[in-house]
Amino acid sequence: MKSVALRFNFEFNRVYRYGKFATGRYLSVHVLKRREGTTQSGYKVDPELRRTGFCANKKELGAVGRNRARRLMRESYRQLEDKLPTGYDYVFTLKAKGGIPDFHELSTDMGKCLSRLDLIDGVSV
RNA sequence: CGGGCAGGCCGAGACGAUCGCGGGCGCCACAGUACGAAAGUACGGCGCAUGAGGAAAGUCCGGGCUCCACAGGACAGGGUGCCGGGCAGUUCCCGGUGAAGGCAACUUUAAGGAAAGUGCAACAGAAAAGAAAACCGCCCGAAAGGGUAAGGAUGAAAAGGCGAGGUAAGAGCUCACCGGCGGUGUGGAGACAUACCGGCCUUGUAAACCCCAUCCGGAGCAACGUCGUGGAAAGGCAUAUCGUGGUCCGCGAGCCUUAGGAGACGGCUUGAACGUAUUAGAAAUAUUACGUCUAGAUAGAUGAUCGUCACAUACAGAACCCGGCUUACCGGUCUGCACGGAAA
RNA sequence: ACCCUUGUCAUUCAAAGGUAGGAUAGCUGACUGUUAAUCAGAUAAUACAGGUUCAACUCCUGUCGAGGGUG
Repeated sequence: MKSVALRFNFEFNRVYRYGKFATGRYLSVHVLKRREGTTQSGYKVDPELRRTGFCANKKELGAVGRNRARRLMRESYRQLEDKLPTGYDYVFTLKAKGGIPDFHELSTDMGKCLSRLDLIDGVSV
């Protein structure tokens, strides 16, 4: 087990406020390196863990569209997961203007964003 | 054949391969982590079957379930409103009656009471509600004035309609028919239908107040129940122990209880369930028999790639659970009916 | 997921069954050497769809949108 989901609003806010971000054509990525001893529900978070959150705007997409967006982003993340460093919190947000993109376009877009943040080698994507 | 009417069924397009996700069951402890001497257990590994809808939606009704409140009655407030049946129950469903629309099939219908009472009916119009009223008209009259509701004019609506008699002119003033009201008879379970008789009969609005009949306690799974570490809260115990201190009080630590914020677990899926047959019924529906188990997540599980077929793929995602209603929707398909045309 | 409130000119408030009305902003004209202020004028709205009524912003029903609350 390498990844676990972000749960609470303050965790997302922490990533948005203190983390770095990059914006692509279809999505934006926020990343924060967790400090030592970060807790979740009273328990210490394993520093070898990656934590992720996948977001979509409720005003632009219905429940079906949001599920679709999360699935596409989760699948893209799954293929890139082993190359990403551990101990970080990631938040991916889909920009739904103009509809939900194709999987391949979304996947390459995610790779570009992550390489721009120097978290991944841009060559392999 | 054409354009219609009504009803039913299906609907993440289907199949295969590789990787991946949720809960369930079985096996494993071989690999990794933790506790263990080990066995084993948790996170795990492997395998198997399984995994969103007809509307899951809107939250408009009705329930189940949970907590709170509760002697009994009345008022207030709110819902419903033709008749009969169905249902756990309903603002639902089925059948019927009346009314409106359509050539028809058929559709729509909050459809009790206006003679219990109150209100309102703008503008226009003589008059908008006590059988009241006279602007034009008609008649009588020299005039003043009177008679008159047929006709005109106003209006959404003008005091039953229409024809004949009658008259100075007219008028239910009289009569036939029609409409309405009341009574009686007949048919029907009833709403009602129909026949006869009667007197001559004051509009609309109750989705205005109201009257009559009938029903209704409140909140909602973020309900509610159990547990609740570190740190923080309240009360008590004991100073027997430790720290501070020469000693006591005190303070801190300690022990117990309460409460319970974060959080965890339960509630969480077998139910007025579904399928097939049978019997009763005009139908909704009900009875009986057999069979089936069919998501339970907790930031929220169905995706990606490739191949073949089809190529148009809509609306759209369970969140405590059911029964209805309403709304959104690419299409496919089946059944029945009426009208028009053609042919026989 | 559940519960509640609300919808009228571009903005902000009225009208509560009978001609949708102000104020601000914008437009046109007048006044002025010019602008402001002032005066006059026109434009502009009942979220949408049905129903009740002679007549609906108002009453009833259903959609759509906006806002808020509950861990």
